[in-house]
Amino acid sequence: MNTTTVFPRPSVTADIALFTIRERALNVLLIKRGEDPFLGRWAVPGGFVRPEETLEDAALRELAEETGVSEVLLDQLRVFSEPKRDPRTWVITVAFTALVASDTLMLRAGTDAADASWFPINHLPTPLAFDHDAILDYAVKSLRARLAVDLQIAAGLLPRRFTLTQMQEVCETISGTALDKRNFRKEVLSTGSVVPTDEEKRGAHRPALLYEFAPKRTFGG
Amino acid sequence: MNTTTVFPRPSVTADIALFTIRERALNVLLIKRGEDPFLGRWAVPGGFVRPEETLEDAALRELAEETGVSEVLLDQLRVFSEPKRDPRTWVITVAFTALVASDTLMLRAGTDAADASWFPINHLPTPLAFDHDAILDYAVKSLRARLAVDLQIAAGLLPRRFTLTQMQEVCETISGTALDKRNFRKEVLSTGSVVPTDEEKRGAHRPALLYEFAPKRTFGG
DNA sequence: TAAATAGTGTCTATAAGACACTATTCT
DNA sequence: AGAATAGTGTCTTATAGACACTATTTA
Repeated sequence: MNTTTVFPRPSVTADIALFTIRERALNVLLIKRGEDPFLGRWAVPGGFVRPEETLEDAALRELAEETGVSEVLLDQLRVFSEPKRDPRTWVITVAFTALVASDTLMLRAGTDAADASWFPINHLPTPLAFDHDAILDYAVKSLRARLAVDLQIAAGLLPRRFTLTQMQEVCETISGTALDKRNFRKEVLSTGSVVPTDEEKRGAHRPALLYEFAPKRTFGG
Repeated sequence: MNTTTVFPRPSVTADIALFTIRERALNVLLIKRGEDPFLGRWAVPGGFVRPEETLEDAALRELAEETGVSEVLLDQLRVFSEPKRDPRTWVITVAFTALVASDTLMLRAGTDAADASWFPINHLPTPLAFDHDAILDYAVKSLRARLAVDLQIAAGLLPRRFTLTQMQEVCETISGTALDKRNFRKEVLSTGSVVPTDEEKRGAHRPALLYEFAPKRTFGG
């Protein structure tokens, strides 16, 4: 490594694929660009990282600024660094996925975004700005792969307390397959990571017990 | 997003945790720093990304420059972006893991590295430069986790053709557990991703059939 | 013929998957 | 009483793990 000064520096952004479940479909939040390049096209929220913060900080800050969403579960996906991914200049982006429960969302278009809206991932307003089609494609595959390994991923898409039927619907929506009710419950409860509460959800039918996730452990960080 | 120009830009590096198996232990390649900061400390190879390349390109180029190694299997780990991780200035790094077969390596200290050497991961010359202790810790955990899911990860640490005993030793070394020979062979061969060749390895004992990996598929990229 | 490593099968225990009815509440 | 959703167990099949001996080559 030589000294820093002789090397050109890229701009670095954090981009966030924010997912939720709406009407039994996996949805992603997009923002209509209010400026060039790609004026008028839809893009995932994101923005430039600042010298005093990490990229995770930047992702959370941009999400809050552009969408008003703050209670999210963030995961770093990977870096997208094709030199020409931004037509103007050299911009490297670090992509994140973020999950929110459908009932905790309150959208708010930020000052630098013309509009913000949810789109089912099967009905995206393609082509998106920059390489965001590729970012979303990667994000969805990654989300499915992680859910297949660990049902606890669904935690991010559920309210703090939820019924097992709600959790099953989330898992079915993401994986795109129907699950057996008894086997699903057996599996979820056997791990001990989902525990019953003393609360129930009532409706015009038999009340359902509410469950919540036991504190979580992940590797690394 | 506002225009690019008003935002300060970080330097961006690619750092590579290059692993191999030596004497039945997982080893990582380190380079002794020939300049400040951390002059004289050991660090993983890496360097600044250039405007005309991706970070994967940069990782491969730096590996080749600093170590002479070129036939590697690269995986993006994650970004390390603590603002103070480099004491001089703002440097974000994208960490990679890379795997090489122990017989394909030919080390060569680069012009900007005083020395290059393999270290067993249990005997690292800590503290390493920058946050490289944390990077290696993360890299090792990630490698173990990926191997537990997919034995094919071992491909990167084996020569093109190998005996099943060699492959078993690699898996045992990384996971740190002893494996049953018959069960291991049953599992490896059942997937169809490891196939026999018509070649064998001879010694002062019964010859062993050589195997190779069938072409690989990964998600995303 | 001894030393060294390769190669091979069965049995058991556990996990995963298919499958259908009863229970409770509200209107 | 009917509509709506919650909740519950068994059997079968597939997978994973424990376990020990024979085979082939070279020196």
